[in-house]
Amino acid sequence: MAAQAASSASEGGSPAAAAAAAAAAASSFPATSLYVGDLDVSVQDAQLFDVFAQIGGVVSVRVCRDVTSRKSLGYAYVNYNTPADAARALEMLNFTPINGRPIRIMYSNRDPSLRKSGTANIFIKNLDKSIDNKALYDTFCVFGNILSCKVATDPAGESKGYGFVQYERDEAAHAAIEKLNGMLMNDKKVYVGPFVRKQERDNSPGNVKFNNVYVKNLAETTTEDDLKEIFGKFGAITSVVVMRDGDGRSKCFGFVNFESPDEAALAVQDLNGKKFSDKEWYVGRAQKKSEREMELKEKFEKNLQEAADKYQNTNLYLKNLDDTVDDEKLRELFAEFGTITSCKVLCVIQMAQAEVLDLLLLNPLMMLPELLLK
DNA sequence: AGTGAGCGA
Repeated sequence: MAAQAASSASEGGSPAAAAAAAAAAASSFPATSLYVGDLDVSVQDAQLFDVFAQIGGVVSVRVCRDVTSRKSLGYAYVNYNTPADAARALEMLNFTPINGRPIRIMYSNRDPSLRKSGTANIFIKNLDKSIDNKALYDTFCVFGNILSCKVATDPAGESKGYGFVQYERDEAAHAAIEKLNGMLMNDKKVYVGPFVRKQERDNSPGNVKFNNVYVKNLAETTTEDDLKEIFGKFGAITSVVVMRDGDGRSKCFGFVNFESPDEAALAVQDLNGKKFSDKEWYVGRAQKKSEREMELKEKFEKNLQEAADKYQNTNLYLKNLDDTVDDEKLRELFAEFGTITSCKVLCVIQMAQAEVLDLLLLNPLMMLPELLLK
């Protein structure tokens, strides 16, 4: 099947190659440049070259890496001499495992708008375990040009029974949903529907009921009466407050409690992102203090982990320094060993806990010495 | 039941 597709592609006749070439022409990127994603971090340029050079004349191969840690970012670019070779590589090598992990190939497209729009992106569940990437691709490609497609798998490579297909065009996605939702695939009735991010699903109207609305980025002059007037048109309000400091100055956020959750939801939907007195309001469901703290903690831990990964093995921690050692002296001492990206002698600072939390959210690395001591 | 990741450092 793949071989047949490849031979017709080399004659320039395969539907996928034609569609890809059309896509390339439409968005003016060369159809010789491939994006290769889902790479195992151990995959290197040379190995990738060996795989792709089997198909045709490879101009260049590059695994993208983090600037500081040089760790693989899990994707690469492969450039071919001719669009025909690139099309053939896409058809023949897509989903080929390298170092145990199936690669995912797409045409390179520097414009991220199609990818992030999530339009024409569909979700498939209740897939039989025997359905792999290729089978999914073959089933769904009849509706239009596929940009990206994959069956979710566990680390061992076993199907998790669901997957994703992103088409180039909305029409293709609609047709696939229309024709395949509820159909049998390998004797299992599959669900095919639009892809909806988990977060958007959780927040979908009616999913979570709430009465209390949080509003931030208020102008300093905005009062409870202003909020009453603006929020009041969505329904009956039981309480409204603008939070203030000891001197009565607005902290520029507040809460509006509605009698009905439906009206609270309406207010959020309508007012979030609107501008008042030149300030763009954030309006959303009010979280409990514990919820908010949990969210901040997760955010912080994620930032910290990212920073730690990025600077893994590049950051030195020195202690027991003499008082006379300053930034300059440290830099002189270490300069001969390589390029120094930053160099700092720290002192002990006492701060309120809330301020520390804010600071750390911005700059997780500040925390590292403390964490190491724990 | 389970709703990714993602573009040339």
